[in-house]
Amino acid sequence: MYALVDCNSFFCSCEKVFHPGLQGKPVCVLSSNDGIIIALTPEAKSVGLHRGDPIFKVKDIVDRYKVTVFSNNMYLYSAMSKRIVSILRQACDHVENYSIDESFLDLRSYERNYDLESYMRSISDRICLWTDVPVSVGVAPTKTLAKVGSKFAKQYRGYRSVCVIDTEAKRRKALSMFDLNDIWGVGRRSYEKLIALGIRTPLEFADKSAEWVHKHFTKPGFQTWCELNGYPCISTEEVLQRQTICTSHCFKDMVTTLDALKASVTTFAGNCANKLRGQGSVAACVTVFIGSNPHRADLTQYWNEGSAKLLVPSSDTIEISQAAMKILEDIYIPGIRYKRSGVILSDISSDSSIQLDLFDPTERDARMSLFSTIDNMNQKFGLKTVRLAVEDGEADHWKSKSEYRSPNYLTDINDILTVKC
DNA sequence: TCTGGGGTCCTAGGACCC
DNA sequence: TCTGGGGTCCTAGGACCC
Repeated sequence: MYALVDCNSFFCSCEKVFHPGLQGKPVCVLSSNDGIIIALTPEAKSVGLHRGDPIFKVKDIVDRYKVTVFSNNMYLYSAMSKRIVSILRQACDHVENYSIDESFLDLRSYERNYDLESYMRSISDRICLWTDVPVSVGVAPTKTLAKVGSKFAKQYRGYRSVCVIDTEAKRRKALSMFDLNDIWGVGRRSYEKLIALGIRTPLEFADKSAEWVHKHFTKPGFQTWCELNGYPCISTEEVLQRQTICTSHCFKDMVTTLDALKASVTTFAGNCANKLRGQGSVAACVTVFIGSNPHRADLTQYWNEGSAKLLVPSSDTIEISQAAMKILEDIYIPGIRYKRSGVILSDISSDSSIQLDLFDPTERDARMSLFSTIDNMNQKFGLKTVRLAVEDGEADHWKSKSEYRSPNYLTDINDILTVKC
């Protein structure tokens, strides 16, 4: 059996931990640049807000129902996520940290000696007590069915946050009641296809023959079909190294100068290099992209990207930034009002087995120790305490908007909560 | 005026090899 | 008239996820 532990309205729950007055009130969290709603509580849904709504279009609802709005604060959410995962790791040997708010537990070695429902409920209670974040748990023979279970656990209070699908009758009942387009692995296209083929519920899909599934779908569709029938085919593995690392975002204002774009691209390159060093990797390919605002039909549109291979795979902020600057100069054209830029690192491998170059002029060991010192200082004294000067080369207007950001209560020494009693 | 930011896997088709 | 048969690797784009 597998369990899926899913945090309820995770980003909103994190904000509510530090704003206890918001219990039972409508709350939503915005995307970067305060653009659209990316997370919302059931109370916010009930007044007519949806995930994906541009905030400026629903301003009247937000005002009328006094919805509390937060800019997103990923440092805070990551720190909360780490705490929850560490509780799970204490309780289970095999935890796959699937996303910031979801983890799969492989319960195979617990089936014999534990009542899984009460065991998972005790874990869920502990997470709630220790972190104040409510979770929903699904337990089932496959990951796809465990996801179904967790949705039921979230939807119906009667489950007391744990829904177990462990019999054929429960599986059939759950699949007959579940929304087809909420099934993990069924996106918009497959949903439309299934509807066109006359399928209306997950159960009707699961009851089709293997031949029928092979005729209409390829590997991913077949896997979902197997999983719905209780045959696990998505294994539990911890992903240790990301294959691509990307940092990008929209600008608060439109940007026209090369200098401002340089400041943004260097910052993003540095950010990517940090993530890269954080997972003990190096990258061999740097990609930079820039673009105008596609929502402004009245302005000249432009989008371009360029890539460069590094002579030696690296996680060096300076080297990656320099490569990014060259690419940027190639793809930049004047006269465009830019709205976004980004940096992607790919061709990623472990930093323990780098193929060196005989004629490489860089002193790699010295640079590695420089950056490990910088990383330590930034960790101790705050992010960006030591940074490249070019990052400051321009005013702020390339940065993104975040007017409603809460403090970094858990990661910044200056933002630690003061309790008066 | 204002519309996110990350990721993964799979497939088909092209280019190339003998 | 008839024009092989077997591979690999890479890439772009699609579909999906949170």
